[in-house]
Amino acid sequence: MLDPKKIRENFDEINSILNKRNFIIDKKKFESIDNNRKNIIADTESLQNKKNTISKEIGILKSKGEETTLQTESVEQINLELKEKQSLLIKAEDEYNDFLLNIPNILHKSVPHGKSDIDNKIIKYSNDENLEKMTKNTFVDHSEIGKLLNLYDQDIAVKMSSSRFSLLFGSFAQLHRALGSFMIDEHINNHGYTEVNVPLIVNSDSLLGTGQLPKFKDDLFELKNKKNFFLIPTAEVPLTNIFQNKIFDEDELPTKYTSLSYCFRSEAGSYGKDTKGLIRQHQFEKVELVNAVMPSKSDEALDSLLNCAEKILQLLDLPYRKVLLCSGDTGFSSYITYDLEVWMPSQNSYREISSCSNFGDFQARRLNSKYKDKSSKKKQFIHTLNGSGLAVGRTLAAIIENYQNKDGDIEIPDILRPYMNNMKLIKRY
RNA sequence: GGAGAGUUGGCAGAGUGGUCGAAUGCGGCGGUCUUGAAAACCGUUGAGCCGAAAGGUUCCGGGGGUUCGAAUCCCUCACUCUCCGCCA
Repeated sequence: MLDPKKIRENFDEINSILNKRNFIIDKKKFESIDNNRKNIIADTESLQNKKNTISKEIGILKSKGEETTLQTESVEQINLELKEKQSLLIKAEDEYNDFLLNIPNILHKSVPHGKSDIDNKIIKYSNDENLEKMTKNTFVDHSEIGKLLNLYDQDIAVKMSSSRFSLLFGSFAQLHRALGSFMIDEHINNHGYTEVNVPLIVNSDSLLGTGQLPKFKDDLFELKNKKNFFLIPTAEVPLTNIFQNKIFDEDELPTKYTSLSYCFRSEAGSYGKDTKGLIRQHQFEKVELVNAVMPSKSDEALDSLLNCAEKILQLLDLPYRKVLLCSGDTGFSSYITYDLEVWMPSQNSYREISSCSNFGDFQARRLNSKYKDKSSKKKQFIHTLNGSGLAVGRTLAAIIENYQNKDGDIEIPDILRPYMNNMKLIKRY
């Protein structure tokens, strides 16, 4: 949520930033909603003031044993008016909140202007040499290799569940599990993260706090039997909600959490895309990194977060590139987002494997997460960040494809061997 | 699943219909004293919203009700604790 005060005071500036992401605040509508709310608050409060004053008077009169009929009647009259005003106020507040909750975040000044992913700015490539070497091989899609090796199956999953689910068997399942452990270990051992095991079901308030609701309900799985329950689309939601309604001391910041969790996404609107393999599943595992930081530190925190995610790709020696998302491709809640994209030989393209964002105070405002400033002693909103470090299913796919040798065997990356009983190869036969 | 007890400010803990945003203690902050610190003493110390300010208003787990007036009474939901049962 943006600061309503800032919208009032710097309307044109904010609106022109939002225009870059193809969003326009209707100025007249905002002003009317804003003023309407203020007026009704003023009216309601003055009625309440009258009511309180007279009620106190009644208390005093009664203690003296004096007559109070006149006062009682006048409060009764006020109560009638008040009731009317209060129902108007509820409506006005709802309208106000709804309006604000549907405005996306402003953008960092370095976010490039653009409509869609084609306008994203490529920051760097990991190593072109490696890519060249890899592309000489004959590549088979990871799901094809998997089927060939009897380690991957989509057909059974469709029968027991639906499309966009799959099963991993044997070494694939083990490698998948190894990847999750390896990533988490890297973050907790070398980057100062605290591991958290989180609920996979959250309520709507949490999703409102991180920004998935109210706008993106269709992307979520909502539980039918119990009201107000949703499967998490990412561990960002539970991890960031650790900070809800919290006031940090300065020395508690930064707080850095990581979690290996399942994620559930409905993938509404992606029909026909990535129907094969592990790229786009309803259920997948992801290692998530979340930071709560002082506002002045969020730019550097994003760099450090990105480095943590990149480090995983480097340790796995996977070819990747780093991309700065353009205004039109940057997510609703994000202030600035970098994606890491891994090379997928079968698709002859780079695919997103991590997305790292600085949210500024956008989420903190929704979550009511503050810190107490030591010098000014004031409570201010913190900044929140998150990133994938990495998406486990996609990493598995990338390894299967990039580490396939000419015989069709899959080499296990050195760093994962300790997690795989020192297995070196997943053999074709 | 059954029976009972709770939920009050950073924490502990009073308050059972009127001047209570809330006693008291601890903690925090500021000061006196001290070479410095501790102790002692004095003062101060919740948050949101409206307002330029003065000030007003709301908040005692959430929601609703009774009343001129609710932290206090009633209903309801959530959570916590104790006992019993069941269970990974």
